[in-house]
Amino acid sequence: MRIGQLAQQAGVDIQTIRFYERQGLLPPPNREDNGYRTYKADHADKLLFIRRCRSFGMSLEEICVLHSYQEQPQQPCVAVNELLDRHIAQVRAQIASLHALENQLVTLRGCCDNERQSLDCGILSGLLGGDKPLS
Amino acid sequence: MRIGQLAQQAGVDIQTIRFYERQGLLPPPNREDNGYRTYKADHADKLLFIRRCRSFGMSLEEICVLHSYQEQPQQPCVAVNELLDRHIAQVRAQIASLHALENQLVTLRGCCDNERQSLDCGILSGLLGGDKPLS
DNA sequence: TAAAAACCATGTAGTGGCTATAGGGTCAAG
DNA sequence: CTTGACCCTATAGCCACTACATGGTTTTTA
Repeated sequence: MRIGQLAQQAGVDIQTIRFYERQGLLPPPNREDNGYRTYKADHADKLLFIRRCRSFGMSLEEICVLHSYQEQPQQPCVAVNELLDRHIAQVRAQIASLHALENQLVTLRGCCDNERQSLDCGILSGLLGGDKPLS
Repeated sequence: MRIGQLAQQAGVDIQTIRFYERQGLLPPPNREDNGYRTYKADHADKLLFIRRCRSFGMSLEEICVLHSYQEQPQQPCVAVNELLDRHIAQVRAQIASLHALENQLVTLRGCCDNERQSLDCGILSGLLGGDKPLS
């Protein structure tokens, strides 16, 4: 299988595959005589694994770590659980800070009723001096 | 006021100030004979405005736009309101997608009880093949 | 007064996770 | 024999900074 086929199969840009290879996430495949990369099912699996992890918002580094766990099938998988727990905690922290941000933005939005001149706009003045200190 | 003072006052890195200048967010200040930048209160205000907007998660481009509204005090401020509304919508969309992600992650986390070998880890196999298609 | 520390300048590269572009080589069909 | 589809490498761009290299200037201290 050549790179274009693999890309289409996985729903990924060709460049992305080469990028993953450069980053060490995908092992370098064999080459045809003309230099074209040739992939096997193994590569497709690994690529899907990466994309699946990415869809979970994991960084390439986290994926590397997970991948290394895969390659040690005898080891206990506590580490995998911990990585995931950390990741979940991260996501929850993000949600919390976005909620706080949302509240601040809504408050700020309440400072203007849409029918003024910029000069009197409560939003712009809220952004300027801040009667109410934020964060 | 020199750049270091301004930076300390605003709680910003010196490099960041120069960066904002290069990006056109801060007007180029006067220079002393030795080439050092000298700032006035005006600059400090603008810098704080930028930081305040940034703390609201606005992009530098959005800040540029807001800034241009500031400079037209006679114009109606509907545009400011709209920009903010769009921004709030963005934040809410982010929160929603993070919530969905959280659910998926928690489900995935439930696939392993911490006491297996990597080989049998439900998380790793969930990431590999996906009995349950996601997103 | 001289050395040391603190400040300032520019320019460049790195972060993450791609995406896009430039400038080629290879291969099959019409 | 030309067109088009595919492949290759290398490089730059995105965002908002941050850090580093290298060198000049000012201020403080011994």
